[in-house]
Amino acid sequence: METIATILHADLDAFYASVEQLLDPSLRGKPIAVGGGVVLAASYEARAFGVRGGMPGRKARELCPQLIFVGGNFSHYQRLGDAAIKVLDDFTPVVERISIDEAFADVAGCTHLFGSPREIATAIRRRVRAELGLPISIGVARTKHLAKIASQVAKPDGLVVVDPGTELAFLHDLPVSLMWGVGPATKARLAEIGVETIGELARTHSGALTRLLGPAAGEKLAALAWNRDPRKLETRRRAHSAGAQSALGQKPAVAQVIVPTLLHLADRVASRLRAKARPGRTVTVRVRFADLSAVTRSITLDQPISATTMLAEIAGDLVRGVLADHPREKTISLLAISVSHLWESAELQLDLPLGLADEKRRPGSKKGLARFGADRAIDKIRERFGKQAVGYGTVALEAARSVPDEFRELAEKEL
DNA sequence: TCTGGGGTCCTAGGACCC
DNA sequence: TCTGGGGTCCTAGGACCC
Repeated sequence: METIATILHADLDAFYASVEQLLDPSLRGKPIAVGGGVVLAASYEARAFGVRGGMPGRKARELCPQLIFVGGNFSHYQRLGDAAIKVLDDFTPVVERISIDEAFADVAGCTHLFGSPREIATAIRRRVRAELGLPISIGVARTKHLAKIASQVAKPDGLVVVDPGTELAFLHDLPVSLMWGVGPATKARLAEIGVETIGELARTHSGALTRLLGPAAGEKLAALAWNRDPRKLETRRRAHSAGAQSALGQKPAVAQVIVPTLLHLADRVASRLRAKARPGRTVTVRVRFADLSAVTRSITLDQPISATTMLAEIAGDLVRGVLADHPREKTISLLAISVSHLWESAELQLDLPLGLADEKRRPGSKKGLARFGADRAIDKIRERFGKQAVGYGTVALEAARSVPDEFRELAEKEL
């Protein structure tokens, strides 16, 4: 049976940094970092000095004294990321977007219109460069996993097509760290048994792999190492959870810190849930202590919720439980709230019932309806006047936020 | 010198039901 | 009554990805 490689993985190169260099030509060819306290993205010129995303700004400056920090034109990131995906959409409806700057596309159904996968990939790269001014790398292969690896190999600004006959020859010389699912921990474990390339992984006895990584991960990695990847593109998948977190520096674990922070986080999460009518049943909190160790607590309710104050109260109960179990911890460095088990209802706007869930959970409380009304009022004002128009203003989050809200929103997944 | 923020998936043990 | 097996849900933690 003859098969050809039709899966494309397209990935914009150093995306935020490239956008900044596009908008300000004086930055081109120079080492730049988007962000300030934390490096959100680094240009290739900066990466040559070892600067990486997620790195503290101070460390980045040490590595690269001439590094230029730029503020971040967040609305342009969203616009240009969307525009690049739209170019893919012009060729095929089978597009799975992974993030703001990355997507898979299957062109099996459109080669009769636009030519071979290689020709389509070339055309996509040319259009993104000509119309948007951005470099984009593309990998083409028979499987998602291999296409993704090919695009990594193609960077920066390249195209790599892996023909079916050459798959294992291409794959087996590469380091295991390029594989999807192999991070620092797995890489270190594999190194313990002398496995550093994908080929060495492929030749490793499955029993040894299972002992090392567990049955699921072991079998999955073994399959990927032989380019057996059964995953199809998923064009429309819904989010399974929504959350928000806030790094606090080093703060005392007291109500004056915890309550307003949780209210702020609950507001961020619950307003998103309400906007898409996707309340959720499971509430999870995460508390990180001074030494960066972290603990989670969760509870699954009978009814889904999306009311801000209800969520904040449940989160508060959970956090108090964590602190009660760790009485020696007096300082916290991060709080997070996440809601999962999201309601799958296709309804666009439920008018009432979400507030009523509160009543069910806490019989006798008469606050459910009133809270629902308050949420609705805030949502409506924000719809008309913007997010900053109204909120939980008592939130004394002087927290000079290390990451601007606009950046948070870019990372949010569509619910 | 202690890395931000938004997500997904897997594991393992316990509860509970059939 | 005791024992075994399978399935599902919940919780906590870990690893990973962008």
